[in-house]
Amino acid sequence: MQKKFFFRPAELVAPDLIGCFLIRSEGKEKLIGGIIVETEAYSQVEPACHGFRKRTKKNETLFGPPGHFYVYLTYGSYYCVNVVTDKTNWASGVLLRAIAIPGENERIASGPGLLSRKFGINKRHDNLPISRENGLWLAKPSASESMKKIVRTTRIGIKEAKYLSWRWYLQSSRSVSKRAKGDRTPFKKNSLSPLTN
DNA sequence: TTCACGATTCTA
DNA sequence: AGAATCGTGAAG
Repeated sequence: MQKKFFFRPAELVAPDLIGCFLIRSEGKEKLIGGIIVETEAYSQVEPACHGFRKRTKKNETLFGPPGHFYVYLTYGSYYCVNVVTDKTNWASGVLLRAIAIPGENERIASGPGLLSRKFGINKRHDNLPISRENGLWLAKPSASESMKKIVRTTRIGIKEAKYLSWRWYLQSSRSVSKRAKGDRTPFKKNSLSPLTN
């Protein structure tokens, strides 16, 4: 994934991340990877963004250079992972909300907290550059994967700026955390994710 | 020092 | 629909 990819507004990067791979390798230990099927964009122009009010120690990473991970703890129990975007000194990022892992239960990483848990992401990854050397990185989607239909809808779990349609997901994937109103694609329980979504 | 609050998940 | 859970920041 080229550096330039992240130097764009979050709402442009977010849909482009759908279909990309997130890959984690723990030293020479086992490799885990999957297809990103759901993302949300956040930018300091709107009140739902962590960087909307002021720059603090907690949200500092979001203001930092694009191409890094921004990880925070939510509700005391779960980590959420973002990709920092746009430009330095400008808070914006893309929240990774769901990933389909081929061969695994299709709901195992379906939600930002579950995703981070499955990939072993925690505070140690906060402010870490996105690179293979750091054991957590992104790779471009296959040509066929990038052809799939993407749904654009409103973000969830927030109180502010509900009017923005800054959530995107892969329509055909059953690993999406929550579907838009009117999207009747069924969820199956206890079935495995396919090689492609 | 105290208090209220989540970019969530699980259970009923 | 409601609870669990805890780091952070604002208030006192």
